Amino acid sequence: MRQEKRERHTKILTALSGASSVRVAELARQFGVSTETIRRDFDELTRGGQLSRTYGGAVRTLDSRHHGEAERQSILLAERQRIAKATVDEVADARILLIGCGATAVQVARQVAARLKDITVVTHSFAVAAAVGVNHLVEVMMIPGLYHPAKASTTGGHAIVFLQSLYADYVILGASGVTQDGPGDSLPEIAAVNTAMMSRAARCVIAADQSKFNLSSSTRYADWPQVSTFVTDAAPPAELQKTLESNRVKLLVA
Amino acid sequence: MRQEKRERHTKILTALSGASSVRVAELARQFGVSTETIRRDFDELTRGGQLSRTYGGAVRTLDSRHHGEAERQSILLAERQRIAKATVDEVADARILLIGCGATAVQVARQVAARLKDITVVTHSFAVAAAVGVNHLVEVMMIPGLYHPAKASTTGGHAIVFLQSLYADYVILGASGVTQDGPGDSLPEIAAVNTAMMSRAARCVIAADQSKFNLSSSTRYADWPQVSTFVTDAAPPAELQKTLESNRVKLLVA
DNA sequence: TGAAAATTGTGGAAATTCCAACAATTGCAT
DNA sequence: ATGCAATTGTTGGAATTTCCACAATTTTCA
Repeated sequence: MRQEKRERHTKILTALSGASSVRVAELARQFGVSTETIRRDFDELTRGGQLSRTYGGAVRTLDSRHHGEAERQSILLAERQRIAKATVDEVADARILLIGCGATAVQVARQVAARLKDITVVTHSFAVAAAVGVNHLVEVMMIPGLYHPAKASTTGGHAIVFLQSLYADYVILGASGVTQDGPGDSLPEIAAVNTAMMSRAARCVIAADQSKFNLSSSTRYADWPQVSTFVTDAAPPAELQKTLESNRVKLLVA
Repeated sequence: MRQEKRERHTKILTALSGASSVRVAELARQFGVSTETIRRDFDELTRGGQLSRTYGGAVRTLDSRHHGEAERQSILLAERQRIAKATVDEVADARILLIGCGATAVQVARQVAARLKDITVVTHSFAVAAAVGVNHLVEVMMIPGLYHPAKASTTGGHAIVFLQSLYADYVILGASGVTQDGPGDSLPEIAAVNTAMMSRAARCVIAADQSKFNLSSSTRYADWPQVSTFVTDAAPPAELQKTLESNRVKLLVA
């Protein structure tokens, strides 16, 4: 049965929520499958961003709930905040704002909550909704869809259909990789929603820190001609910068 | 020098806060010491409870504070869990399940994630979505709408319109008050969504602990004839029990 | 200073994991 | 039914880790 693989996957995740790490050999014995199968399961779940491998096993990827993540992100927190401020400056005249998901998007959401009012924010990210929600002068609209655990956001057909029926002044999106071809996300489901968002907004702002430069291990969700502004925290590589210019993308280095 | 060991220990912990796992060989190379030394460092830090070993490396021990937080959410946790278990028993044959918001609903969501599969859960609560989302065999559909900060859930016209277009086998709702007139919620926006949910499900299960009995400071969102089952943790007052009987509401005391 | 204690390095055998290629099996569609 | 694609098992060799005993070095303190 094809179902068995998915069952194993959830069992792995379940085991991982009860222990800080699991081992290939242990799970293979426990599930009655070969170690290679577990190894392959790990590969898939790694691609999905749900766990990360160790030698001989795997550990849960730290989601936002975990303390360590906050610490890890705090390394880039200052950069993200600078990026977020510049981004919000750029869209300060918006009345309807689409915001994607990701750590940078959350910082943008915080800035929006702190500085804007009389505005409607539409998002598919739980974290963004919660961050903007603290300001009662900002209306937050949640996009429907299938819940995506790795990113705590909604995806899929419902999300895309919902987006078709609305208009926004700006869309602000993060990226897990930015190449000369365009910005991308590691998860195809998220990339699809991003694409749909872009089609509904008059202008598009991409916000990503320098660590994303030339990271292509991701699904591209837009081409540069569709992007109005790219906000980052350091000068991009020459070729990328050239591509931006030739596509008339406004570059903001915060 | 004795200092070097402690330095290494802090460096190990630092490295561990920047990555989800570290490897013996890697650290040995990085610190310029033998792998045995790193191994012994790991042993000590493990005894101190600061990390836990994996084959070939180590990971940070999960912060028990985080787990405790959700548990500490209420003294009524045990009761809520009993109620949740009985509730899930009641809807175990469902293929599409609507779940409302609130602390009890979250416990139900946990039970669903732990025990059911091949099912679709539709909800407007962030917490419920996150709780069910850990099980990848359960599809979680998020309802759109205006974000309601107090309950971390969606409300309003978009939510209600969205609900009109779907069908569910069961709807499970909490309540902030349960009177002879019916279950109610303290927030009108939530009550409206609850009402809409009820109209789309074949059967309705209300789950509420005894502290909600005869609490009428709320907006009633349903009449008893619409309710199939009422799950609670103690025998309700005589009059309420009588009302349930006369409306053929199945009473479950967990 | 000198000896005990703590710390670290070394070396080799045993156990474990990884990887890649290939075979067997299962589910699904034409 | 037949063929294709996806999933899983198997195998063997290379690479890595572990474990243990013992030696070398440094620290402590009497």
